[in-house]
Amino acid sequence: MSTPGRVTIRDVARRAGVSVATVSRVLAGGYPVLAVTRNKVLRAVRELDYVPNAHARALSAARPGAIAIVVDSVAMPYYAYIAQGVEEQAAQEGRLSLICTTGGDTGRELSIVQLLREQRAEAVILVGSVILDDEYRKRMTEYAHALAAAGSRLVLCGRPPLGEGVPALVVGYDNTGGAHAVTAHLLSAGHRRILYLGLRPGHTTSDSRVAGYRSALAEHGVPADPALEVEAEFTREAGYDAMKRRLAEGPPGFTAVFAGNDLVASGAIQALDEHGLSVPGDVSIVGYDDVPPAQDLRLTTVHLPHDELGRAAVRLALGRMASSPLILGTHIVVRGSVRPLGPR
Amino acid sequence: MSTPGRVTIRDVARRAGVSVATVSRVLAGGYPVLAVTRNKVLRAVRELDYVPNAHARALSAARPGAIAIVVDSVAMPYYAYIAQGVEEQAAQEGRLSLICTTGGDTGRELSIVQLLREQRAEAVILVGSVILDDEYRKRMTEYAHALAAAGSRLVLCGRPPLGEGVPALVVGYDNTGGAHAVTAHLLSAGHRRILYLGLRPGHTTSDSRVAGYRSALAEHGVPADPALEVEAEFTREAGYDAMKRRLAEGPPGFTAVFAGNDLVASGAIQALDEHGLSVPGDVSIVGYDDVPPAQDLRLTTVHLPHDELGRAAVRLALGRMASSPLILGTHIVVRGSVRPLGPR
DNA sequence: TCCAGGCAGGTAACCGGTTACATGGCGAAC
DNA sequence: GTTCGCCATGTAACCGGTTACCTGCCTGGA
Repeated sequence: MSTPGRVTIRDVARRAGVSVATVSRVLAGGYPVLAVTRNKVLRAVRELDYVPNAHARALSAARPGAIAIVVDSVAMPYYAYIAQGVEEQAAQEGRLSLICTTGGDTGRELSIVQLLREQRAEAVILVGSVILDDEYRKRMTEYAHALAAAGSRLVLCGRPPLGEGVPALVVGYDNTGGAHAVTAHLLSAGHRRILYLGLRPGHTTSDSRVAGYRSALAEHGVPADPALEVEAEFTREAGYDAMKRRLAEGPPGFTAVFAGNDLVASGAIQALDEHGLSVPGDVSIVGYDDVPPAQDLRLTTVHLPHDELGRAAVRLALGRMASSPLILGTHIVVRGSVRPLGPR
Repeated sequence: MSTPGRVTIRDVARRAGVSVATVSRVLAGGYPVLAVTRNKVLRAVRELDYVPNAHARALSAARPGAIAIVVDSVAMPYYAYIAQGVEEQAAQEGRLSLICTTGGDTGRELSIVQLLREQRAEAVILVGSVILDDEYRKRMTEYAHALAAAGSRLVLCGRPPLGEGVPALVVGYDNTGGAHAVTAHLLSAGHRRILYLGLRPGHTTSDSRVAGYRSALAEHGVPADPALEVEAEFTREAGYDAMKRRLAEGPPGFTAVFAGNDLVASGAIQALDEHGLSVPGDVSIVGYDDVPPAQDLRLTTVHLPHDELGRAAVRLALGRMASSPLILGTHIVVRGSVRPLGPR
């Protein structure tokens, strides 16, 4: 009690009048020990407030490591939901799971990965879209090799594969398909001037959504118009600002909006509202992700199986599934934010 | 490479032709080593893909432990925001932080606490309101002593203190004050029949909000009416269901709603909407917490400094602040969900 | 020329567990 | 009455680092 945390297995052994091996056996269980001896040990443990040291334990006996998920921020529902899936599957597999946040800071990401591999985490799951440049490729390849050297598996979620020799598993969504479907939904409601809000060149998630958007337009014979593709980060604030700026430039010139994700949609709706344009009365809008704001805003959006993604990442990491890269399907959720356009 | 994660400091020493002590010194830094020797060591490290074992390291050298925050679910914005504050402050203090989720399961909570104390976490931060019964008190007291015995600090967030001899720090919000203020806001807008949606007897957070609600009514000479206090858990679904049921029973009998938190408000608004009642046209509503749905719903609510709570918890745990229990203030955020009632 | 002192680097004890192997005691079988 | 063998328990090596202490060498001053 005077020096907390300093009670060792030897103290317990001395107090109980047995050897350290016996104490260890009593605590581990599954080993024949006389009831009398067991009780002496357990009493000593209680009296001394003994807590085994996990580091010492991990050092000698190889036990399953933890499963860690690394995300930008847990305050973004997209990440939170995936983390939840990871937690559930990890618990089911008898593993402990941890969530680590980087705040989008590469330096922090690096020190977290460093620490996780020193901890010999069983798996490290990196989530989130990124700008796919050489620097990124190089960094991920280094992570992959370093983690592999430490005996940890690396799973990338929602990120493109790294290439042949790199030891990294991959799982993601079919962004192009979802974007195609939701754009087609707007087109079949009669919309032709559809604003894409969320352009981010080089950004993998956005790029694949844009690709889906463009291919749907092309299929319906609607020419792509660069003026209808507007840049915006995937946050509420960015959606608001971008829409605000756009509306300030002059008449909208669009009847519908495809927002890069639900947060962007949420910001855009507020901007439209402040400009006196109602949804879906004046402007139809669809989002992407199907995270909480979507429900409150009655937003038609693309549902992503976040939970499933997290679970799949864990199963991949533990070798329960073979196929990587694994692409999960999505589907549209129709709520009330799209209004059919009458024939002109 | 053949047996991953099995490269030890002795392998590196052998390869570099030096002793283990030298390798350790090179890696630790801050010790005079000839440049030639250092380079030999660093080359060997690179060639062998050596990763120091964090457990072995922690075993010999006492270094700062991690700071862990334990919450029900990271998918609830309330928890996510607090976790974010913890992360930020921990990073600032040069500590790693981890988020662990229990899914509201006491068994999982227990095994997480168990693991964290074995890991010798520097601090364990438990967040969230609870049913305050003897079983809970006993469990927390046990955690507190067990963690103290392992040398970890325990911080309770948004939970009542445990009593004198129990080694636990406490930080929370002034729920009663916030509830009083927001109820007074409705009263001064002319509302007299105010439904409280979120009763949960024994539940500490709800209880203190109800207390603030009742005291505000009393101050304005409005008699408390048990029929206006409705039970609901603090989720969107519960808010929806409770309001749905209430409306099915007959005419509302209230002109305003004080929802236990923003999620409940969000559910209630949907139920009102489906019943043909608009907000704030027909019914005024206020929430609590000021988490994301509040902004989209233009909800008048009570802002909680989640970020500050997380930061305060870390500072308390690290002994940077003395005062515990620490109560953080709150303030109303007026948006558009309350309509003044004209005189009848 | 000899010795003190400083510095790079090695040796080995130690952190706190787990577990292979050794030991002693006792009952069963001969 | 031996001997065999099993069972409960003890002894000590080991996991992979850190670090106190020691050694050997080189330099500088008397």
